[in-house]
Amino acid sequence: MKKAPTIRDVAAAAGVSVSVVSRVLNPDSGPVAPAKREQVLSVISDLGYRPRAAARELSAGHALTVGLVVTDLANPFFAQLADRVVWEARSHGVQVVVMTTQEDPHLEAESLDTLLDRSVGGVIATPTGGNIEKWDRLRDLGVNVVFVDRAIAELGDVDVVSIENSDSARRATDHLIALGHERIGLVTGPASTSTGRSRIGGYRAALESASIDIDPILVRDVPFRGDGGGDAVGSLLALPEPPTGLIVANTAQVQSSVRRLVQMGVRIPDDLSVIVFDDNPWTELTSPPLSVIRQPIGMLAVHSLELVLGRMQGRLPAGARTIEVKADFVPRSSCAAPARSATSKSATR
Amino acid sequence: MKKAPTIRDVAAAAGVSVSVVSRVLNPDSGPVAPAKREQVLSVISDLGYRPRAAARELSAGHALTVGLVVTDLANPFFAQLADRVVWEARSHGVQVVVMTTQEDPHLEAESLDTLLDRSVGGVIATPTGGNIEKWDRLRDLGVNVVFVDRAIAELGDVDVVSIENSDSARRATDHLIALGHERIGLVTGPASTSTGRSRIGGYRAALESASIDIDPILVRDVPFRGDGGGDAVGSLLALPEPPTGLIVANTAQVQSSVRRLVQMGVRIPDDLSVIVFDDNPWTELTSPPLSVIRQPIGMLAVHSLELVLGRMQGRLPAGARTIEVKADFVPRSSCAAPARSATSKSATR
DNA sequence: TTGTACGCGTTATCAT
DNA sequence: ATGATAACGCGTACAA
Repeated sequence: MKKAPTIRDVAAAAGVSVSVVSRVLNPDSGPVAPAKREQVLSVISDLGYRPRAAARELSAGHALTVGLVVTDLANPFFAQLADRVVWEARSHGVQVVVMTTQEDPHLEAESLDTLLDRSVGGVIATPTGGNIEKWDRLRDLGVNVVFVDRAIAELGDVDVVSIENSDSARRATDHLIALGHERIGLVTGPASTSTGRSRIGGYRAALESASIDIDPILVRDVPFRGDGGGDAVGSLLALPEPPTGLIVANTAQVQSSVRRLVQMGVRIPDDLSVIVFDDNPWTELTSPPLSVIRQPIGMLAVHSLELVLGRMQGRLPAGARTIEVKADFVPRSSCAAPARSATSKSATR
Repeated sequence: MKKAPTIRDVAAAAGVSVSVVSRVLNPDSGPVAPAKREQVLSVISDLGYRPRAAARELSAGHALTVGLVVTDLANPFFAQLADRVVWEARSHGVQVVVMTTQEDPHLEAESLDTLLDRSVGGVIATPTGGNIEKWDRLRDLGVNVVFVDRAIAELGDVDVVSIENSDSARRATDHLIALGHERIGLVTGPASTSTGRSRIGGYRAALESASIDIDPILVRDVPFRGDGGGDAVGSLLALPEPPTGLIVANTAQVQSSVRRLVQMGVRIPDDLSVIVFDDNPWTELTSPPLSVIRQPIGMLAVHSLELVLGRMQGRLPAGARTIEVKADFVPRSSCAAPARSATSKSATR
């Protein structure tokens, strides 16, 4: 087991001082005679020398690393987000340390501490909603924070990247309304999150525009973890007046919701029209293929990283930025006009 | 923007020397008077002091970090693997730096260099197959390497964790044979990988045991990236004598394969019996639900991390270890006896 | 039991 | 244009 060469080894082998080697490595830090530069470079590649990140960080005070804090990577949404963040980051020469919270503020707090220890230059996170003061402290210590997918109301002046939640939910609802649905179920994330609230808002706005009464019992905000989606779907369909249309707007609950529909033998779209918020390609492999609101995860990742890196390099004006990217509605075969018998009000017609 | 307190600040505030603080932090490194210990701890929590990882690493020579090198996180197999690795690692106080290779040896090489710079204590990787000398150098520099899911023949003396590839493929094949299938298509990973070879081996072994002739044209080894799966399926079904059963044993190709089947309107299991190697829950949401070989990804992750950490702490005997975990066969509704008209040999019966 | 002083590898400052 | 040297923050022999 050899020992990796240090900058001193290079300097010695090249017959120069460490300063010269350092300047060769960081061109902007000072001049080097072309001759020596070549010589040093040659020795570097000869010895296979590489600067140790730890030493750099110690000296610089911060690392060329960003933390990515998400619920868990088993959720395709976060998996794809992570994939793009890692990929995008690499092209900028920065590494990504991934941490998962399971939506538990306590684990989140731990993660933040750890990232602080590592002096990461920035953090991209889907916050649980807790740890307000911790997030503040992090920012106060010079760590650039970007929230993705969700925001925290109590925390102002933070960059946020998300999809147009309200608009997306509204478009999905509009689509069902246009088909003639009046009782539309909504399964979404906790109302304690900005995302959940916005989507409920979009849903209500669509119904109001169509002068359809809003029945609160049709709106179910379920936790991100667990399979509350399936249960919500079950209880919605067990209603005296069940919905004829369903929107699953919590990506973490799509699988359990669809599974429940399959188990119950619900015929789609005959018994129920369905639209889900999508991050997974399999939505077109079911029968029928599901109409989806497609989230542009790549865009979320790119913008998030753009913001963190921009801040890290100080090439961004002060003041929080909020970026909302548009989500596409992809119509497939899971939506149709409601069965007349199910539409109570027009049953007499 | 404040500055984080250092060990010196703590020492000063507590009226002791830095070494006392250090010993409080690392209990095994020396004795501390109970009184002072309490005092120091109180100051630490007061100031919110946390040791800087960079300084530790620099001094220790290696970081409490492991690198995870996989193809990409968009593949549910790797996403779940990463999820478990990150989770498992956290409980041991180690962080995970994720890097993706897109199956490109060049990108892999870059990743290894980067991980080397970071002095990671270990690397868990699904190797592309190239960079033999680079892997060797890494190990030579004291980085503990564990290959997961695949091995590299040219690289001996490396820990490997994988599923029982040969056995799994054999069981899937046996299942179809038992149903009466004689022409069974196999879509698997590149024959240049240990995984691909083993699965082909299991497939052949099953056929040989049943005295069924092996038709090489039924075996398609396709790259991990891209959607070669769909094309392979298309060409298999376009054969003069198409298979009546199909095994998709390359998880990266399952989606494109199934998509193609759906597009072609193939009736499962009437026209074709299908078994896929599974990492995604949606395989039971298709119609019919697919019979799968379920890979115990959690076990792969746990064992991999166990090995790396064990080596890092030097509490593992020398000598490479190979761990194979059993995969379950989960029968669902995508397999049936072949249609008699399709079975050429018994058509006369 | 406690404190001092040095090393870890790099960058930045300041002479030369 | 180059070189010596002092940080950066922590661990740790070694001395007291």
